[in-house]
Amino acid sequence: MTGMTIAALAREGGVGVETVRYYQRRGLLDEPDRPTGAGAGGGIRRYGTDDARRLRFIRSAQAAGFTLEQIGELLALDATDDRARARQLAGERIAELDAKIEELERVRASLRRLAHECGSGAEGPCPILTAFEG
Amino acid sequence: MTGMTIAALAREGGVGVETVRYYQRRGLLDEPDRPTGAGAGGGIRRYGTDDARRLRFIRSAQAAGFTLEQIGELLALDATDDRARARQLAGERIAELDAKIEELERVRASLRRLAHECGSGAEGPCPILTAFEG
DNA sequence: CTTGACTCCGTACTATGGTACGGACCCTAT
DNA sequence: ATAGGGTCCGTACCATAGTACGGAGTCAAG
Repeated sequence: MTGMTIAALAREGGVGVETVRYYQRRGLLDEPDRPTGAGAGGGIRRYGTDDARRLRFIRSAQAAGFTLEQIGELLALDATDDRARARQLAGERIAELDAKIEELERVRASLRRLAHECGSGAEGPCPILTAFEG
Repeated sequence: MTGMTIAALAREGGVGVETVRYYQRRGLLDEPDRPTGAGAGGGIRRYGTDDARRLRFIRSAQAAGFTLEQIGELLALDATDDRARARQLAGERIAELDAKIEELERVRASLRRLAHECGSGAEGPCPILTAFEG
């Protein structure tokens, strides 16, 4: 019998079985037909290299900070090869990253300053705390 | 009758009434006693400048990226004025920020490169998409 | 032909930070 | 005194990305 079981696919992709099933529910991964074997239910689904590739795609795009919804669109683009839309999504994500990085840097700078002030002079209330009281 | 209603407190803090109630459930804000007025239920709670200050503290600390759980600890520190612990929490948060910023910068750099490659040569599949296939 | 591991499926639960709803109650102004 | 708006409270719901559970079915090996 060719193809992986869901556990093998999950192992391949470095995720749990439940996560694969979750991606299926989200429409990011196919649910192959169950082989029409015995009684009522049917048999066990088998997965191929296509599914493994798709799963790797999902994990990589996720590492780049795309949400599962955006990844759904990226997977659709992957089928149609719409470069303009892909560039647009990448551009939007870059803009989000720019904003987020700038915000975190601002927060980090002010926390560093407060921690430094708190470390030097020992009199009075802690500036880290009083900074939040304004 | 002195003191604000919950709506006034919420307005003061720039949050919704439901959010104030949520913070109360989380133990971040006090629930003042209901005045023992009429029949069964009692009257309407009143809030003072202490509550408003506490609410501002929460919002400021939140803007600095602390979780509500961490803010709970910060509020406790605010009462005891434990500078060492405050510095420790700030240090931990700075380390988290360092890691997060670095990660986002890495992702941004690779997305920028991919978007650039996708924009130049027009032959073959989009590199933004193929980059996720490995 | 039974045991044990795995699969399938629906459903419920986790964490985080809220937001919304409905009914009862309170309070103030007209 | 009655209409309205605000408050109180429990509970349920939102998004995001999973994780867990229980029961039934399936499959391969001993």
